[in-house]
Amino acid sequence: MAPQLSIKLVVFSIIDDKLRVFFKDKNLPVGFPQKDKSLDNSALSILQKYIKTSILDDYVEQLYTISSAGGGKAGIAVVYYILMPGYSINRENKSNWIDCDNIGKNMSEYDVISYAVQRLRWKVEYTNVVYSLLLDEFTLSQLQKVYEAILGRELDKRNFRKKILSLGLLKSTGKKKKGEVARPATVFSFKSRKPEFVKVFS
Amino acid sequence: MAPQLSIKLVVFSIIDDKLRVFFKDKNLPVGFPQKDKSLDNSALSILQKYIKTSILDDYVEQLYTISSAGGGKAGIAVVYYILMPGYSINRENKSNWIDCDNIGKNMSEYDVISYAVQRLRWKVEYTNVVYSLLLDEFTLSQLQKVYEAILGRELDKRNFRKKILSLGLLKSTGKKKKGEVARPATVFSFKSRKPEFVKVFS
DNA sequence: CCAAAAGTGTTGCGTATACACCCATGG
DNA sequence: CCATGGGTGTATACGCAACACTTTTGG
Repeated sequence: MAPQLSIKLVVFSIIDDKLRVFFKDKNLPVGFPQKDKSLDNSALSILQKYIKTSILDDYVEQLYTISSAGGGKAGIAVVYYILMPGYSINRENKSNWIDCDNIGKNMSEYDVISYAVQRLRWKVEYTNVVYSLLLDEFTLSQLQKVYEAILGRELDKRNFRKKILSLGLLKSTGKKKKGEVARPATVFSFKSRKPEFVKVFS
Repeated sequence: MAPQLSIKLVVFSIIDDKLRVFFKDKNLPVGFPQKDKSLDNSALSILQKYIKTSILDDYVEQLYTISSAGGGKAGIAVVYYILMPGYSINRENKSNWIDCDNIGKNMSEYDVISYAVQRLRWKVEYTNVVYSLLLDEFTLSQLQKVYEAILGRELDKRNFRKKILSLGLLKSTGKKKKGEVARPATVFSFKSRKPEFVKVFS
């Protein structure tokens, strides 16, 4: 009897300036590999079953494969983590998104999520994949808040702008974000939305 | 029909100051998960089938799981990489250990090995797991050569010693390594041989 | 005494950090 | 005119890289 192989997803997004993970009925999304698809594509189609989104620009990466020698039959799960922009999510489903800071050690899947957060932190410090948590256009303050939510600490505005702009990853769209009771902010976008290695923070 | 799940190993060691990978009959070691064992332990027992070693202090980490939609039946392989000290290896089997610099793009498993080398580089830069490539006791020059073999570049002796000693990972054994026609070197060992995060190199 | 590897300090440079005020807009 | 968030510059500290000579040993 071959062990049952499943796919499990840790889906991250930034909503209301918090790093959140998607749960469905208190569980992470789970599914099975499909014969005619690669593992990565199977993960994507499981994602689509759980979360309706208009945008298909999410970042998908394997975390690891775990043999959960749990209760009944031996099971093996390939765990993925996925990044998607918060603004592309239906507001009605917001209660499914749990703030990572509120996931206690006694919650199921605590270990998996902690590890995923750790990997995510590393990823945003050493690559440009934050783009996958933002829509095409954004202000520097929005970008800074994304970093702060992931890293779990505040950043100095001036140093942040200096650093980010010096990396040359962004381009100004020329637009200004009006409509707020404040000075309008310059709107930026990423020059490239493909993963690259870049040292962003120490 | 559930897909067949296999385990594949990329075993690294430093022999003659070169980073090398173990091959058996031009293939990487392969095996299958065992029902009564975790994946990690299955990987370890496959390792023992291929390589007889007196020491069981190797570093084992999952690389990733790949669905090789290759020729016949769909197969899924969990790939591990393993680090073991060069001096614990039988000299007779040296021809099974291929210098990583000599693995061409057309060789089978080139992609897997490249990725494993990349992960290994990261790992030695940001953790203390080099210990797994060395025996308990070693000189600073030996340690430096291990780093040089993995990183693929030469390091300045003075800067290396300053950096490594400042990290506080090592302790002097008080011994001197005599027997060479040169000034005797201080013998060091790691304070801890458990994985920790430490920024070693930039 | 010679060859071989061990051991040892200083300086310059670039990057990271800390820090406070003025600006443009909508209400 | 006031509240809100956008935008800007400088001084200091720290870590990294470059670099050459003396010491100890075995043969």
